[in-house]
Amino acid sequence: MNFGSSMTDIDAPPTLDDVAREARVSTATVSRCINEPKMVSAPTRERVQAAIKSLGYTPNFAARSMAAKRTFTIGAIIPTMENSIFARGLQAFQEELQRHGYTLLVSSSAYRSDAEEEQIRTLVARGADGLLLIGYDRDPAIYDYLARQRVPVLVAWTFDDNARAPSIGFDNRASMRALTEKVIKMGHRQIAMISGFSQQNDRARMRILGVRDAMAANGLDPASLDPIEVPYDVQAGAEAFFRIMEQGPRPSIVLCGNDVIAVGAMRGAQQMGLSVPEDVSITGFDDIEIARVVSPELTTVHVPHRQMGTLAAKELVGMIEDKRQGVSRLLDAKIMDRASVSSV
Amino acid sequence: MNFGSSMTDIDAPPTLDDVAREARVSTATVSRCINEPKMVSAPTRERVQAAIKSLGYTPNFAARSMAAKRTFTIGAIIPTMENSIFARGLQAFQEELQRHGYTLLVSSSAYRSDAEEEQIRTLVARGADGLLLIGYDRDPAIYDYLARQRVPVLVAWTFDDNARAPSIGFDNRASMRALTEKVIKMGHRQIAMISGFSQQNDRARMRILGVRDAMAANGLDPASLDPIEVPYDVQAGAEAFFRIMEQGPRPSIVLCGNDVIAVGAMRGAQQMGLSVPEDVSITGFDDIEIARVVSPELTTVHVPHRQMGTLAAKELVGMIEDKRQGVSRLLDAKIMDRASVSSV
DNA sequence: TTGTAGGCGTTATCAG
DNA sequence: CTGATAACGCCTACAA
Repeated sequence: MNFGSSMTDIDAPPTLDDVAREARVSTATVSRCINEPKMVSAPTRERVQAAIKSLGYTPNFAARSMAAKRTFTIGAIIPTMENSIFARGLQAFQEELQRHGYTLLVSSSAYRSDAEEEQIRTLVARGADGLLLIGYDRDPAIYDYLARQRVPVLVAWTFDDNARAPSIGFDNRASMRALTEKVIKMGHRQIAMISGFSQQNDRARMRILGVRDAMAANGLDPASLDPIEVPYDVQAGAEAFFRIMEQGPRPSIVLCGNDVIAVGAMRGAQQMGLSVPEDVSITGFDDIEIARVVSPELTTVHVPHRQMGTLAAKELVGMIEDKRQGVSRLLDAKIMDRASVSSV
Repeated sequence: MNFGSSMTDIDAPPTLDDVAREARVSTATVSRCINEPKMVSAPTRERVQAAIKSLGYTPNFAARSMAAKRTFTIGAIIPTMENSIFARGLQAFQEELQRHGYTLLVSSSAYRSDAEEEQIRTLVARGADGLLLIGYDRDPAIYDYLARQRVPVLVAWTFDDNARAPSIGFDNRASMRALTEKVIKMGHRQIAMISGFSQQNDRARMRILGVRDAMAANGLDPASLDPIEVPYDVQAGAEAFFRIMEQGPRPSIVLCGNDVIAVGAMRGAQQMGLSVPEDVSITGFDDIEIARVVSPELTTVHVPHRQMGTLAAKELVGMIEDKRQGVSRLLDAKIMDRASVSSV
């Protein structure tokens, strides 16, 4: 019984108008049925819903956001998708967002601040209702721009109460300091470090400072620490490890800026025939899955990925819907004492 | 010299109108400057560009896509972001897209087909110019919907010339068959398998069939293979490995549906005090970074992640811009012979 | 080369 | 509770 259908036109997605005509009501009523169902009487509502279903109608997003000046979209820019550093947190972020009716748009900047800036503008132009950014190191002009555009921004993976935007994160510096103090107490005094690039990356910078804090507090010379900075990938970690072990006095421990680098260092050690932790201890940071997959399992700092993601989503949604300043929140990062470090 | 500025209004992002007024031209001219610069004379173009810069103008995305019926946005739905299975390919996809002026929207379905369906509708409603999907197993009604909406779709991570959508990928079945034949030639005849869930997942299903193909071709009974199906995560891989080793005759090799499971199996072996590959061989699939980080390094099937991503982007953009059917393309996946398999 | 004006699909205000 | 109708910001024939 398909012929004789009253389809208005050949093609093109159905619009509000089509639904209104089919249900014999005005477009306003259809719109209400979708957005404020309780403002419509039951009988008409049913008629409209039937029409919607029979036409296979889906609201046009662009039109909707233009009229409502809301997109129910939140943008997130992460430094990388290549490894899973941000994946778990982002997953939780997105799940919580969805619970509130928001959609997440993700893009990755490949740790390049110019790319990040461009992506911020793109997301804003797309009408993102709010933005999640990683770390607070970026051109102040960007914060100005965002403020002018009145786009709420939340920073994660770091914590700084005085920054231009509220943050949900942990204390990179204190965490790294705690880890370092622990290994110093275990007897390590020859300390080397492989860090991510610290420019435009407060997390990396703070972790270096944390190591120095611990050294200074324990009678070691913080200036003697000369971190090698490398990209966050396994290969780079391995190469940096070679360099460290081949030049000058060998350290008893190599602290790494994150787990990916640490895993690289472990591979490097293995390739050099060094065993971990007997010949050299190694630590990471983040506690991503890979940390428990290598052997020996990696001693590292556990970052509360999911909690951070969930709280960030809640806070950002709150900022958007209540039009209020966000409030920063400091989460705990705890040391995971595993097998890649031994006493000396 | 900031006071006395001629800002029209207190606030609100500047619009085309504002720019036009500032540059003393019509809105049409401003629009052209942005979209078809060569249609505008040099002097006016400069005036307009100056106005754009001084006002900090960014085109409003919703308005633009509503008027142009194009969004320059492409949606991709991947099964998971939690591990890096799809990350490298997606990164390449996005880089190539960017080169063509498109923005990528990613969402993850958590391997749930209902979630995927909802996300497809969301992306379409948002006006995605095209879609990238992983694998071809899904409700035919979805393909109908997409066809009706005239949204170009490309499938990746698999290859099937007869499917409802063109695909850029590799042959999961043949690859797994090749791997299996290889280990059979090395003497393995007691074969076990840990697979991902094969329902609604053609990749997983084809990999199982590939194993059976090889068995049948080499005088082994394909029906004797009884794959355990588990979620794609390390823990699940380890548990499945326990089950396999504890019940019935021990296999000499455990073929895994992907690297994540394989790494789980390796952990399981380690926890049982079994050494790989001396006591049991293990293989993976995908060749993600983790495969070379575990020890022994994992024998696996290398998937051409980046190539697949790049080609998929090119093809999809072509489909969109030339309004043509896409053409499928079969890529090579090659066996990476590493240390987790030994002859028996 | 540039300007005019209609329309894209919704939402929201204001009457009825 | 429901219906007109004016925005929303931009693109694109069509005209000049």
